[in-house]
Amino acid sequence: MSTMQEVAKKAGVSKATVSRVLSGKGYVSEATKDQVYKAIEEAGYRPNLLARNLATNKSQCIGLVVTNTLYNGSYFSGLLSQAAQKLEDNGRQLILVDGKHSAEEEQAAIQFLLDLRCDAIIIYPRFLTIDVMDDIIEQYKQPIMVVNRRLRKHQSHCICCDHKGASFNATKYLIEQGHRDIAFITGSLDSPTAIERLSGYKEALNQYGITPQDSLILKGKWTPASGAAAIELLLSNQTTFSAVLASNDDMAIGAIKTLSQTGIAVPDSVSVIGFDNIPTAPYLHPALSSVKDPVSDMMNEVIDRLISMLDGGYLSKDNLFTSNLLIRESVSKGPFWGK
Amino acid sequence: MSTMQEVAKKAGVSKATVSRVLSGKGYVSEATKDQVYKAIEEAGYRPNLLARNLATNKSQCIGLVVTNTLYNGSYFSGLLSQAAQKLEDNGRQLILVDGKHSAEEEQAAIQFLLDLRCDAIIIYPRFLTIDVMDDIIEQYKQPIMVVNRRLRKHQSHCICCDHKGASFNATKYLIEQGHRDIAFITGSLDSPTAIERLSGYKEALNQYGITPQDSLILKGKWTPASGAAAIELLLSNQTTFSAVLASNDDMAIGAIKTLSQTGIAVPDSVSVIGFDNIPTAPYLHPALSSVKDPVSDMMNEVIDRLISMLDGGYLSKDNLFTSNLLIRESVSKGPFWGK
DNA sequence: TTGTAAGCGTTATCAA
DNA sequence: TTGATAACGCTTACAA
Repeated sequence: MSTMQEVAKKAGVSKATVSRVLSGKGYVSEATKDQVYKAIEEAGYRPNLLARNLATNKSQCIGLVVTNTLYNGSYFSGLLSQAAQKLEDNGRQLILVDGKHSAEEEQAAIQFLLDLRCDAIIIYPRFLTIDVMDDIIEQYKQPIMVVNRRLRKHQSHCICCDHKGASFNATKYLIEQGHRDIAFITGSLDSPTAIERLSGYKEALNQYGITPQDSLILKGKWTPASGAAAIELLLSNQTTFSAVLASNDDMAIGAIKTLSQTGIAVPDSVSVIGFDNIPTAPYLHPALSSVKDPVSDMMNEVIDRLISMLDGGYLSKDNLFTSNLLIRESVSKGPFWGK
Repeated sequence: MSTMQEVAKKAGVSKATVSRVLSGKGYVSEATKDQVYKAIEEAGYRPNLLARNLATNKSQCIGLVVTNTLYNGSYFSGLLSQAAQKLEDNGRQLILVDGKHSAEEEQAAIQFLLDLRCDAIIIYPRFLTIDVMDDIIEQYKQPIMVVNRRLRKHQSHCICCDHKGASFNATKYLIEQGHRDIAFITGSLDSPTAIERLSGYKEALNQYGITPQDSLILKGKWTPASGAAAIELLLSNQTTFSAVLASNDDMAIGAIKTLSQTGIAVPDSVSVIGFDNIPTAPYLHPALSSVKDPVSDMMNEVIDRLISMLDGGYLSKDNLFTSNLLIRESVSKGPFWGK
């Protein structure tokens, strides 16, 4: 692969001039410009991004850390391409790094991106605690944004949404439909999102004078299989229920599958609602209703802020994000299908 | 961020020694090692990967080019995380770049990875023609592998599978079940995979003395919506059919949705088979049967070859891949569900 | 076992 | 309008 030096030689100019032509900065006569372009063409020259990044101390890359349990599924894929597109429109590249299955690995992923000298980092955390993230943000000068967690110290560096409220509303909706025995399938309980959704459910029940029943609260793991297992448990215990609220669509799908196989009509005998509203949701099962999760909105917001910060020059971190936590209220119920 | 120089100073040694400690190459006494480690700790030092990559002319990164229409969906996501994991187990990172919606953009994606000095590149092409790819492979010294296309010149640089045969077998299966009016929903016809699947269908019909009917061949676009539209067209034309073979699961799902809404029982009145066997397939619809697509096997194979090449040292490109095209015969039919 | 110094391919600051 | 030349932070002969 030819270097800038070779191009310079071919064009009969210096490296510096070639660099100027390429960057468009500084004055270069039209004549030499032409020569340089011709030389570039001839040499099949391509700039070495590593060298450029090293020299400029910029990479034009934004890192994203996500655990693969999240991006390995229909939930995250749309988000990903949307984020990548948005960044590219701004002349940047998205680098995705797997946060894997532990806080340590999530941290390692962040470190890797830092080591790569990414211009900024977006974290969609799964295991990392708020305190650790607050520390990390303090430690590095690269802007780091956290999605879907409420940080304590650096509130301007995070964006999250009201999972509890969304869950509350979904439960309320079911109650208003006349349901009183509403089963709830939780997500993995080491996830704040799962906790918030559970508490929204409980709060709604309480508010309507219904005592939450332990027997109606099933521990799931976000997977269709765990949703199916939850329903099986319910049935084998002969617990009465007329509605199911699952903490995500995947579990709702698993739940519906088991119900259908057992000959229980959805939604005629049992109503099922999930969360996240994954893109294929409308096709997944005619009886699945879902509460939208605004991750894609959040991601857009994060990228906007990041870009305006990076492009905006030397804004101080603390002043940049004047708006507070972005809370979105987002319960959009899909229709019950198939009647 | 502190540099190696600073660490060296702190430890009272030279940069070179620090480098040796870090890389584990060359002799360093235990005593100085300890000092260096202490200094690293104290300084909170982290190596600058850009600088290292520039110096070594290696990035430990493997690039993957995929069009977002592919990775934005349940089809590719599993594959992605699997590939990333496999590479990481080998101390490498996967960089995913969007091939977008045209041959030019796919080429640009490849260029970007080349410019980043990725150690190797994997292309899952959508628009790029075989000839262009053959040219590119010739042009660069980085190993470039192509998945799901049969190259002309550099057969050792590609891995593909027998879509036609799989489609043939699926059609044959339906015929053997007694179906004669089998509708076929194609994928986008600018895709070789779509063409191959269509020709497998036709060939099977011909072999069993059934003349392919134009009215039974519907043009789809890989999306659930286009699958649904295809069935609507069929119904509005009052074309007779007792089975549907859709060129991928997404379209099959769309097809099933329309059939169900119209009150046509699947699979009692109409059998539906899709392709690709996406992970959620078993949960998508009880009546969906699917033919497995071996992409994940192919991807594994590609990575294995790439790694063995990169690690193996100075093997010449031409001699490395002694095995020929990897053709996998892979028709694993799921059971018809729900009876 | 360690240090010196020459790269790696750019950018960017000065002079000219 | 251009050319030297010093960074950028690391690796790696080659010497010592």
